[in-house]
Amino acid sequence: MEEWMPQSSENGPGAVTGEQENEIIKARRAKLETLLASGAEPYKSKFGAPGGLSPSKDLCARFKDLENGSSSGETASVAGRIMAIREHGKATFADLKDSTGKIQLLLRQNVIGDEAYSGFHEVDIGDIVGATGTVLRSKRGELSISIESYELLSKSIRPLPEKWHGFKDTEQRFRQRYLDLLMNEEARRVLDTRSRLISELRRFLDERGFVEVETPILQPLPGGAAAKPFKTFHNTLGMDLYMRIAPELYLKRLLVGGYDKVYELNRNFRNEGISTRHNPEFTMLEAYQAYVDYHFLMNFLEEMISTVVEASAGSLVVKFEGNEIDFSPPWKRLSMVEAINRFSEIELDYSTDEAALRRIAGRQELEIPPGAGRGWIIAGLFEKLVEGKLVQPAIIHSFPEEISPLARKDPDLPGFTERFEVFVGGQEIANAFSELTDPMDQRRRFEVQAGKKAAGDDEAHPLDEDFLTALEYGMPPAGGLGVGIDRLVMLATGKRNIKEVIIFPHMRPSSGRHGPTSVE
RNA sequence: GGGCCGUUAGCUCAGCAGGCAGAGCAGGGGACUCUUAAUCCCAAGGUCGCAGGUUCGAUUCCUGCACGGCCCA
Repeated sequence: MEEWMPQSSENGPGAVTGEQENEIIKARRAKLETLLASGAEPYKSKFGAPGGLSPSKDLCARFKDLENGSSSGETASVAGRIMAIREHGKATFADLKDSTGKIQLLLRQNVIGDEAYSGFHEVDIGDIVGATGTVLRSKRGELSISIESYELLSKSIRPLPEKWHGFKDTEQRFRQRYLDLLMNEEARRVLDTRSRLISELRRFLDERGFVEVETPILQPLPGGAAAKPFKTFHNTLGMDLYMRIAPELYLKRLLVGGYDKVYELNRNFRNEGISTRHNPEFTMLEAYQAYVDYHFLMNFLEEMISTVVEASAGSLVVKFEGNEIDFSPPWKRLSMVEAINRFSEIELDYSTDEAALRRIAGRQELEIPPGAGRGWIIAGLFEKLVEGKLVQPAIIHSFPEEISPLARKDPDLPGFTERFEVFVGGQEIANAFSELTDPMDQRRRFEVQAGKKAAGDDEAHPLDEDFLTALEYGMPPAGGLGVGIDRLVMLATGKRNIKEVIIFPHMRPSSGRHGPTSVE
């Protein structure tokens, strides 16, 4: 274990001794010393509840008809964190929070005896305690356990944030997510929604015969998307490796290998800035099905996304940035060129030539990188003029070939592909296309990308010879899709900052007084 | 990347036209056997994000930096 600890652990969160301690921590350490001196173990290995543990939520449900001021006569054991203590001389109330909710503990001197009663004085807010007693309802109507015995299971030596105003500092909530989860029900709600959404996705796919697979995160060539990778190094092999930016090319190799329906819930890594919409690692779903094309995937995605949103958010209609978004299918479907014509002042058709496009782009103050052609400009105009206006779910299809090096060409629309994306709340949340299975065409596309790379585009797709070899053995026709899970969870929970939906979002090392994550 | 805002006690926040830093909660001592933001009494708690500058004197004014939030690209 030790070898995994960072070098700076001496000054990290664990090293309370090394820090300038405030008064509260000193007082708690003193209590800890008192406990140790009396032979008590302040960090127990388990809680052996005689009849097993009762989750607080279950107790509340079971005894919901118990009358005020009356005892059930039944014994129960609970375990959790003490969140509040109210002393009343020879009686003390405490709130205990477990993973399902809260329940009140009632300690009375005449019930548990003088020694145990005064011993509870050593218990602080934040301590983890196990307790056994009789279930009753207090005169004021609070379901409580009249404690006959209790055990300190884990001593807390840091003060919890304040009970009433709570823990609000956004930065601190992300840096110390465990406190956020403890103090803010909303944090728990968001992350529970995320869990439910992901398990519903799995269920949806599993029910339809998809096989979940795991493909390499460390890749010799970072392909499947246009993005800058993280680079690392394998010591024994003596070679550079990249953290994957997408699993796409590996999943397609599995189609060559005879799988018909595969998916991966994959963490991707992109070496880009951090913002309210970007975390360097983020979660996607990629799924591939043989013998279907992008028309099939449009219906499939409508059904899948509306199903998991409804199951996790509890409704097909969600509130997001002041809008009500309705995920009920069918969704609006437009080609990218149609969308530009519909949502902006400009008029294009599928064959507008590059010179005309450049003039339009110039009027829209769209900066065109060197080497960009018609397709890039059309997509650039779409992003700038249309994307943000697509609040209700919309399918935008027929993407330019130039920006779609892995998608099958649309035989009826030269220069365009059988690719679409789903936009909701002004953001892209899914991308899908009929896969390019022709190895000769794929090689030409890679070569075009290599040209862009040589011209200085460091997000151009690398030429993957091993992938081409796989295609040369023959890949079945297939449709593939990718869904941005973090963004979908943002929509399902109404959060506008991606950090809210990622349990431990990436943060710069803190400076100054902000918390135990500071570095030297 | 640009603009605006924030950073003061463990937490939530006041304050300072430049002169020894304030509250509530949490924590410590005491009273109280049905409270739930319990109540009451007493005492304590600070690198005012960091570094410079102006000044007799800066937490306050100025500049830079760090971290975060919101908006824009």
